[in-house]
Amino acid sequence: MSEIMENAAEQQQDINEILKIRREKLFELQKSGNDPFRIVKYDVTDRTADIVSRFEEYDGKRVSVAGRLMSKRDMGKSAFCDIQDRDGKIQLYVRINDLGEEKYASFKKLDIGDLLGVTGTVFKTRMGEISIKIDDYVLLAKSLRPLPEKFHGLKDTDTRYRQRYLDLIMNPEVKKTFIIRSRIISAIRKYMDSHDFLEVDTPILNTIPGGAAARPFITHHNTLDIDMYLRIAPELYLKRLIVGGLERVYELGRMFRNEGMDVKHNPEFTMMEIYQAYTDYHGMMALAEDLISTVAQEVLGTMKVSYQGQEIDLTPPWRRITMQEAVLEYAGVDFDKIATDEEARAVARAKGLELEGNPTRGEVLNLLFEEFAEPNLIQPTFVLDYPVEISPLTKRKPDKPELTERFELFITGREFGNAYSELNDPLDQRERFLAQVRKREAGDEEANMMDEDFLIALEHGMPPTGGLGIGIDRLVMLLTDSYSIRDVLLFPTMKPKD
RNA sequence: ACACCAUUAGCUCAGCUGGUAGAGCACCUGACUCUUAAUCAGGGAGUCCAGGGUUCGAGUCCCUGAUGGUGUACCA
Repeated sequence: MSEIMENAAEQQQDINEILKIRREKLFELQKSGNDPFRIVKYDVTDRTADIVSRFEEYDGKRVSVAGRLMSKRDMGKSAFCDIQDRDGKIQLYVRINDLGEEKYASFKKLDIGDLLGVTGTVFKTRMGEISIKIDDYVLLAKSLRPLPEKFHGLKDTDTRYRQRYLDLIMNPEVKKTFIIRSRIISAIRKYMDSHDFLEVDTPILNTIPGGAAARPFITHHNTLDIDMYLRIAPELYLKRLIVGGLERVYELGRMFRNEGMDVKHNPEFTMMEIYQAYTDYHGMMALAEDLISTVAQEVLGTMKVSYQGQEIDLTPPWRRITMQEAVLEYAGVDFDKIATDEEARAVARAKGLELEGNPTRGEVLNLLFEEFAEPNLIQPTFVLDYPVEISPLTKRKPDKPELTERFELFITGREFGNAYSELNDPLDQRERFLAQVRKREAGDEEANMMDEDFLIALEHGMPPTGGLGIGIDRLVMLLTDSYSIRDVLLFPTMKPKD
């Protein structure tokens, strides 16, 4: 007996009966020279989903499929089982006459959860179930632990997130969600590539985290002996690439923000940012609605989706409204009649808002928007023209310098995208950074840091550029009708369990 | 950060005003060659999340903590 097997045998002392029995079955196989873990490959000819969906082609054909044994209905000298592979399952019909006595006896010892390769003939049972009548099988891996229950599946959210593989095995709709996630991301890349954008990778380890208002994660580089930050946004790097003449770039990747967690936020999440030279935020609006509606059509076959009981129509064109119009419509406050910060604050207090610090007119406008308008923006809506105070990287509107050429996209009352006519005036950009630095010194940990290197890049000249960021996880939530961001992340961030 | 809820067999869950822990599935043994939540007979299986307290006695009551969920707050 090998050392490994001896150690494993010793460990059996204090383990549960079911685990003990399964380990013993494995040892028996190993002793008789049938160690499943020595098998390195199996020639799969077909997938269960294809056999089931195109039965006419497969009827009577010999096939080899591989997958996990999910259930057994043993009737003595014959048995029915279900085997599950990548995107489906199929019934196996096993008879002692077809398999032979010895092989049939070993088949009966298999456990639910074992991984098998089977060969046989496709047919339909008297009850109409598409099945494979097998005449050979190979145990490809032994499962030493029982699966969750077949009927109720796995429900416990803690186990589902920590042991996602069990969730994927037991809950087909979970698997489907992650397949759709993958297809959405493929469709996005295909769209971007076909529109002449270049996919790029910029640093995740930053020395100055920038491009968004958020607290970063801090880490340390040993050799350089400096603290570094995980990126909160790729924006400032991507704009350097626009300066460098790449003209159309995008990056789709993981961002990290050291903030609260809830149904819409995970500390690491996926975002796409797009920069296109020689266009502005109107160009980004056209791109956003075309991209998202095209992806929905391609992945789901429709632009009309249902999210948590709400019908959402992604068919372009989408509604466009300025922030000021939205505040007038939903809060009943007309900012044309408000000139000063004091007036704005008084109006906000009259609407029942509690104000911290001394927000400016523009900040109050945003507060009223978030409080009264945002939750009402169920159908896709572009909200235009944000106050300059909260938009440090955005061009001002030529006719209204207190506002910027910025929009955010709202669907189901949630933010899905954020876009600007990018600020390319290096002198104005320096002033905006300085204003951020002052906020930072006043205790705002989310305010931007000064980035001299970025300013030098802008001083070399950046063309007028449109930029757009889209939250990929939220888009996947919308298109898969998922309530929580954790349901679209394979491994959501979890606290260690003691 | 705060509030509420949950945590009992591998899984899904019962367990009443405190009295020595239960079911179904899964597992083991046996029967059964078209079943499909297969069926039938028998059997084994527990750190009742952890730690304190009250009590003759705690899964149950009280306190503290852990993890998860939801909501609010904070926040892109």
